[in-house]
Amino acid sequence: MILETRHSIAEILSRQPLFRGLSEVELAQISVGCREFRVKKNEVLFHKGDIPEGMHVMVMGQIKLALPSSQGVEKIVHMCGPGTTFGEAVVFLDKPYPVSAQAMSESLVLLVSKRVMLEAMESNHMLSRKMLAGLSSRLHELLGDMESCTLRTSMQRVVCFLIQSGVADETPVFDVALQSSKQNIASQLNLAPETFSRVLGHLSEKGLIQVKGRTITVLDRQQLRNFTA
Amino acid sequence: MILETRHSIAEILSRQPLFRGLSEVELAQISVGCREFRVKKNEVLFHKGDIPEGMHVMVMGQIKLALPSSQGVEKIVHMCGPGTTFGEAVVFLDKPYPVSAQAMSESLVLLVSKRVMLEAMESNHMLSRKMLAGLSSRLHELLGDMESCTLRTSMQRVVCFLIQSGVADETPVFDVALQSSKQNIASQLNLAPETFSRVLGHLSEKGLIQVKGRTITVLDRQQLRNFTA
DNA sequence: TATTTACTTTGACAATGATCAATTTTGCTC
DNA sequence: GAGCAAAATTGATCATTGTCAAAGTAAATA
Repeated sequence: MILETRHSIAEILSRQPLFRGLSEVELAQISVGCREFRVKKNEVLFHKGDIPEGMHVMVMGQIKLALPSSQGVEKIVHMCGPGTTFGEAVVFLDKPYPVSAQAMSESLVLLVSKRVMLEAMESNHMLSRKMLAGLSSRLHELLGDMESCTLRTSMQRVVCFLIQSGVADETPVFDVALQSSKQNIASQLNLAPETFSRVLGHLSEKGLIQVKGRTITVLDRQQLRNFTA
Repeated sequence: MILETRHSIAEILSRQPLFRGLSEVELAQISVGCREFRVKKNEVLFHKGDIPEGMHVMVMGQIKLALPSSQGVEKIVHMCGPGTTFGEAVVFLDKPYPVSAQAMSESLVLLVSKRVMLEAMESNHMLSRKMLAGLSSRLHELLGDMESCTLRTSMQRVVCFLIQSGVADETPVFDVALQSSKQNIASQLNLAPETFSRVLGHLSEKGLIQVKGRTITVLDRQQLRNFTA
């Protein structure tokens, strides 16, 4: 029974980008240090300040990482989706979680113990490389968010968000499907929900976008980009 | 002559925390991939958007990492001091620099090429571990800054800054020696210099601190911590 | 030491974006 | 599909913080 479970965990791991390419032995060793968490919508996986046991691998669902504040407000720093990891940094630091994690939908998460991760990286340099690349990406992403929060107006932040959310090519018209509620997006952009709504309204009035529920259609990419007033 | 230089570079490297404990052979190999930069005060080492060649090691001086904005304003994200590294992330990503680097004082910096760093890490797992720890620390630090910028008022930011800059123990009275100009500190706290000045003025009025040039004396740690209005 | 330049402080004012409150819309459960 | 709860919108108001301008202070350079 337990073997069965471990086996399936190893199989799940093998399908995660981070662990792809590992040998069966390595996967088996890592799976021994795994715990499976099935969390329901709105359930909290850990709070800011909790003592971390390891790194998390998202198998299914959606989890938000947020900074809580005294008055119940919170700032969402990252949304985690399937195939990604979070809490990598705590493996290498002896510090409490700097953020809280809460499920936005029913999710399946694996917790890989610090020790097992460290051992696996010691014997497999490719894994180290991937962890380094992952941390580096998060760092750059966070710097981008910092830039957004500190140097841009609410309008500029929304415009940037829409442009970046679109396909990479230069088609002038494209759809942006919001992957969560508008209040969540607003929090990520460090805006009050009301402000986000108003900015979208303003852009609609100008004929630059069209909002229909959680789908925003950008009508003119170039004009939108040049629009900051 | 060149050998002499390489030799001295290897020696310099051996004194940097990141490379401490490496063998002479390893140090020699890394030093081959190093370039030495002596930059004068205010000189720009690289701009945001430049193509990175490797990671930087600060041997001497002080360098600021900042996000430039269109109107000449900038947001300082980090101050680098001797014995630290910066630009680690670019070794693992094929992306331009997300920040600019400018010397605040005459500085000596080593640039270690990506390739050499990657090779060194492949053969020395301890180096990988240190890089992972370094990136993790930066990530946590940046999250802390994010928290500051998004969830705290100007007053709270300054108070936090003073508390964190002080010695770790609980002595009620302590000095904070600003390691750079007040406008720089203000930029790091995401405040206009004028606002920073006013907040310090307000705290002085209340008898919680005493400002004398670049030295701020905290007169009552506990009272300062509890002061948010 | 003189002189210029950069930094800091102070005041008056403006504006961006938050908050509060009320309404409408959407989505979910039974 | 009815009823309820959560989310989104809209309007009015307010507070915090940034901007501009001027004066004062410190520091760097000749």
